[in-house]
This record gives sequence, structure tokens and C-alpha cells, in this order.
Amino acid sequence: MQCAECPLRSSSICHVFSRDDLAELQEARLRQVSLPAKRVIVREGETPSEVYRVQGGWGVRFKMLANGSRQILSFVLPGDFLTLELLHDGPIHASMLTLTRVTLCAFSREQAARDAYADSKRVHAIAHLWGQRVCDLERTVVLLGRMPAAGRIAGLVLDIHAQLTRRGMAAGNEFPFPLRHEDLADALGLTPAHVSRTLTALRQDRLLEIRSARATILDRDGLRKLAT
Amino acid sequence: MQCAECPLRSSSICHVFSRDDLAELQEARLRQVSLPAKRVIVREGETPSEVYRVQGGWGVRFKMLANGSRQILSFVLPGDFLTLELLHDGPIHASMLTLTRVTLCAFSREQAARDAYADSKRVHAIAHLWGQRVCDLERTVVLLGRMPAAGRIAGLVLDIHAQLTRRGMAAGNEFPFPLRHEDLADALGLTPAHVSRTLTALRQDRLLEIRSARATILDRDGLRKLAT
DNA sequence: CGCGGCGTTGATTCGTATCAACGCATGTGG
DNA sequence: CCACATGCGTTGATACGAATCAACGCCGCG
Repeated sequence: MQCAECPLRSSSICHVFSRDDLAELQEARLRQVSLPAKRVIVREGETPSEVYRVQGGWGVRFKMLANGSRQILSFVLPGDFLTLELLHDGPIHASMLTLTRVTLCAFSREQAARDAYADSKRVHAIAHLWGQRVCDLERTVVLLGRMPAAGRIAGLVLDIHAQLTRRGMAAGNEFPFPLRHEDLADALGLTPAHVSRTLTALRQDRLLEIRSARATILDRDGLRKLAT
Repeated sequence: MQCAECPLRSSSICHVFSRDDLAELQEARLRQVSLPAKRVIVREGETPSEVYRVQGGWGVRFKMLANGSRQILSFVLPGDFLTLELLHDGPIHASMLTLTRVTLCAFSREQAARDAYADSKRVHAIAHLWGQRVCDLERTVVLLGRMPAAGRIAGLVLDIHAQLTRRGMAAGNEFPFPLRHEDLADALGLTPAHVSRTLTALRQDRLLEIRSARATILDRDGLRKLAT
């Protein structure tokens, strides 16, 4: 797909990097990559030479612990930029994995890092992305530190729904949701078994329904109350 | 105290903002403020007109929940900058409270926001600060999501010790630690009672000792193992 | 058709919360 | 200088939420 027709351009970093010059953006794009599900994109500590704008599909950023368990730090959605830390030298903080087939638009890390601070509009856009990332993480800390299982799930689902809505990928209260119970568990500090029980309860209370890789919010106010 | 003699200058944002011109830094500093313990510095959502470099004392960034419980997002230590989000318009993400008497060096938010992006060295330094903040939060998410009480305490104490050491405020394995059990509990998703039990266990295992506002790491390897 | 991955459900265990009582230090006013 | 109040840490008994372990069912797929 050409950048000119990309529906995600306006809601992603591409917008800032090429408001005036679409041809320049198109030319900077090295390639589009398509990865199957369950493929490692990068590993913690690496410094790949490309950065990406996610074009489609879902992924996950996570850390492995010594005891073999996995903590998911965030989900990667279409429109996301991978990754901010590569714009100023740092190796990446966390490993990444695709959950579904994922399409990426690749750019040169080096060039992006140079261009990123070329004008103040871009600098502010990047600072804004950092701010969002921090905000998301802080919400996650609150969920993990102070909320019971149902509240954690409600909070996560509402966050994802808000993201997808902003990027035009949710039709009202229904939206794609390819996460398995195990993914939810690893993101929320729970076990798959308990996620199953909690989702069953949420469904019976007519708050939230997750079926065949789609989620439907049945009672937004109810969920918001749970996620306080 | 004059900026020229400030022992924290080299390990804080002041270094980047005035490597060449100490007089300029000194002049930019609006005032030094001293706040007693348990005083609110700012509340979530506000946009104060000053930013600060913490000169001394400890504080806390936190969010209150509807049910009255508190989640601490991070501790504020001498040398910290308050706050990054004020450098590009955002209102602050979380309320802040002093834990001890705190001394702050105040600067104009407006001027700092203008100067922040004036040269690429500063831009990179700020991006680096964002990166650290994200890194800290990600470690917190791992602690809260996947570790038992002893591991959480170990992880937090080691992080704080590393920070203080970097800033020259820890003498080997002993360092100031003015946190009450309730503060630890609110940061780590535990209750004060359970923090007490866990600290007792850590003391009996000769791993960590916390007494009269000071902490001593008795067995660093043991703690690191607990914190995985 | 059989197999593997995933979700569900039940029985049990475990970690932490909750609630309450108590001790100790510190501060304060009589 | 003592009597008392306050705040914080400690300890114990009990409750509860979630983990663990295991069995089973469903479904998609080779």
C-alpha cells in the first residue's frame, strides 16, 4: 500500500514526519514486512537498524523472568511506532512478539533518529509519544497494584477499545480482540484459569463479551466502574 | 546554596541545561523552596507555572482510587526533575506529596519548556530522562505483576539504592530510607501488615535491615535473587 | 480420524488481606 | 515529671481471592 492511501497515517507518527512531503515519506520507507503470528520481532537488549510503524496486526512487548514466567508490558496495535528508545541510541527495553500476522512499515533507524529532532514539531510529537507511553504504564501499575481481577480486565479492555477507536478500528462497542486468555493473564498478573472464570462472570453480568477474537462492550459504565 | 557548589548539579538535569554557563543557570533559578513533610506539592491534572529540581528530601508520586486506596507510582529523590510532562504542555499525570522536608530549586516552566528544545544535547538528555522513567515503570509492572511480596520489596530497595549510589547519597550498603511501611505497601500493592511480616522475614534471613529511617543491604546477591 | 491447542470447570492450596489487639516511642499539656 | 494521646510497627486469627493441578470438552487442522 502507498503511504498516500494509508488510513493510519494521520493517526500515527507518519503524520508528523511528513505532513508536507508525502513523497519524502514514501521514499524513506525501506520496505513493508509481513510476519506470521508468534514470531519474535526483536529481543530485549538488541539495537536493530530499522524502526517500524505497525501497519496491521497485533503484537506484544514483554519481559521474561528467571522462573520462566512472562510479564507483558503492553500490546502493540496498528499505528504504533516501534520503538521510541531507538530514536536516541538506547537498546530496546523489552522483547517483542507477534500475536497475529503483523505488517510493518520499515524505516532506517539512523535516518529516523537524525530526522526526529530536525524540527520542533517532531520533537514535541515524540515527547508526546513518551508521555502517552508513561501514562499507559502508570495506568497499568494502578491496575496491577490495587485492583482485583475483574477490574484489571475491565481496565485493559477499555484502554484497548479507546486506542482502537481513536485509530478508526472499532465499530461502536465491538472490535477485534485476538488475545488469548494466556495473553491477558500475562499482562494482568493472573493465570489463564482465573481469566477464564472472570470473563465468564463478566459475561454473565452482561458487562463484556469476548468470542472468536472479537470483543463487545455490553455495559461501558459498568466496566468503567469496575476499573475505577 | 549557589548552583556552583551544588553536589547534585552534575548528576541532574542542571548539568545539561548549563554546562557552559553556570551564571545563566543560577539566574534562571527563581527561588529555592523548602516544604515540610506530608505537604502536597501538586495535584493530578494541574499545570503549575514552575518546574523543579529536587535539592533534598524524599517525596512520592501517586494516584488516588475511588475506593480511597492510594497507588504510589514512584518515589521522588534528590536530583529528580519535576516534571517532564510540564516541558511540553501536558498537565501533570499524578499528585505529589512530600514524605520528609523537601527542598526544591524552582525554574520557570515556560522558560524551561522553551529552552528544553533549544539544542540537540538538551533534547537528547530529555529523551533519556523519558527513557529512564519508562524503564523504571516497566520494572515496577514486572514486580507487581509477577513477584511475591519479598521480591517486590527487594526490587524496590535495590532500585532506590542504585539511584542513591549514582547520586552519591549512599555509603556502601547503608543509606537513608525514610519510607514507612504504609508507603512501601502503597507502592508495592501490599498492606502495611504484610510489609511488616515480610521485612521481619528478610531481617531474619539476614538479607535486609530497615531501622530508624535507614536501610542496610546485608546480602545484595540474596536480594537480587529474590527480585529475579 | 486423531491430534494439539485452547477454554472450561472443579478441588485444593497458598499468599495476602482484613481486622483487631497490643507495644513502643515520641510528643504534649497539666 | 507524670498522664495521656498519637502514630507506627508487630503479631495473631481468620477470610478471601487467586494460584495450582488436573480432568475434560471443543474445535480446527493435518
